[in-house]
Amino acid sequence: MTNLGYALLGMLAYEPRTGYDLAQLMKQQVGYFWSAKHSQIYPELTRLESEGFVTFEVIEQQDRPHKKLYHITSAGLEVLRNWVTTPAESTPVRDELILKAYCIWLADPGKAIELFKQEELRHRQQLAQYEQLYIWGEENLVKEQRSKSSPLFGKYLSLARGISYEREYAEWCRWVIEQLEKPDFF
Amino acid sequence: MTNLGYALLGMLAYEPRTGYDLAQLMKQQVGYFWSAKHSQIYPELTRLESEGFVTFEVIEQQDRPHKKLYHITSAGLEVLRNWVTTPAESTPVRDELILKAYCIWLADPGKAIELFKQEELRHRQQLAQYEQLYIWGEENLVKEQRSKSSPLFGKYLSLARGISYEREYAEWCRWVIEQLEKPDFF
DNA sequence: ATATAATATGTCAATATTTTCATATGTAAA
DNA sequence: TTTACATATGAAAATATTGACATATTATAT
Repeated sequence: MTNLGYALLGMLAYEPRTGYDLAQLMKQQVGYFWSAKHSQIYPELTRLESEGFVTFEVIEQQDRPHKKLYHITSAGLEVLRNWVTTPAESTPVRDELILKAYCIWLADPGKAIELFKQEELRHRQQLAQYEQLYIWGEENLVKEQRSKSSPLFGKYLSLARGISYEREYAEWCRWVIEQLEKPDFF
Repeated sequence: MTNLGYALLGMLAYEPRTGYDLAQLMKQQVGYFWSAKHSQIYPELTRLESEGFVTFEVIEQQDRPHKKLYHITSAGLEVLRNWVTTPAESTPVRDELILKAYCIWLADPGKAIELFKQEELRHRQQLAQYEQLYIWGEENLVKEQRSKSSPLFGKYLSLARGISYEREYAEWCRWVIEQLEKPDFF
């Protein structure tokens, strides 16, 4: 099993979804911890199906093209459950903006400030979006007595990380801008 | 030019290094923003050399095998400088631990606590290492009047991010453990 | 003596991931 | 009316990345 496979199973464990849904989810709601393009997702779903970890039903629609709704099977739940608490290998990080920060001494400070202002905005917007999702999720988790076996519990934990990640990132951008605005001697 | 190419040029802009040095650096000091294995680094250096962005000199050693010390060229500095302030495409994130958190509702809370305790430790250790590097770097940057065109400036900015990233990560792990230790009803 | 680790560079096969092309439906905008 | 966009799935080519194999030197530990 690949990490992408576990990621898809993890999302399908919440509720049945189509390949398109999964791709959208990765672009929006879970992008802070996993992402993949549709061209990688569709073949992976086919593979998961051939191994019996998911099944699908074709849904005909009037307005739109037909779709394949994927469900996780008990075999899929089983492998997912086994994987969840095994030690994670730290996935390598590649962050272009921090690499740019590392090289910023070569750049014109004015242009650098522009770059980091754009990035700060991007992360603040993402932060606001995650905060909305979080508020909604927390209310519902309380209704379920904060059960650790409720699917909402996983969303709650990971979303909390998405929020603190985006906040930390935005604040670092702001701090970088401050450093760039300071005069060399002070 | 690839992102890996820029990463290598960025590191070589600080000082000449061997492929081995660059691989070590990615494993340790710059791992929070870029990483690559030696099997990817050596061919990329060859490519950079063929395009005139780096040159190398062979250094014979008594104790150890010979090595190739790579230097960035003025052409290399030029492309790097142009790239630094162009908008960054957000590099996709893939974080296995957060994915596991997302699926944690399927797991035994006791096992989950173990997992997050290990991860918290890992990030606290990395944090301590980065903090040491930061203290050293900051002292030296002050000596250079906090010049924004000093190579230390880039290290300072990026290392600050490494530190806040690891701290935020460790604190999230701690918070997750607290959530897992809470009784379902309270 | 022998094994292991660190230094040092490289190739090659296997995976993982992205980009591009292809197709189809219906809606909204220019 | 043609263009763009959102929904929906898929194949194929091109890149990026990892893991395994290969080799050589010296120091250190067993």
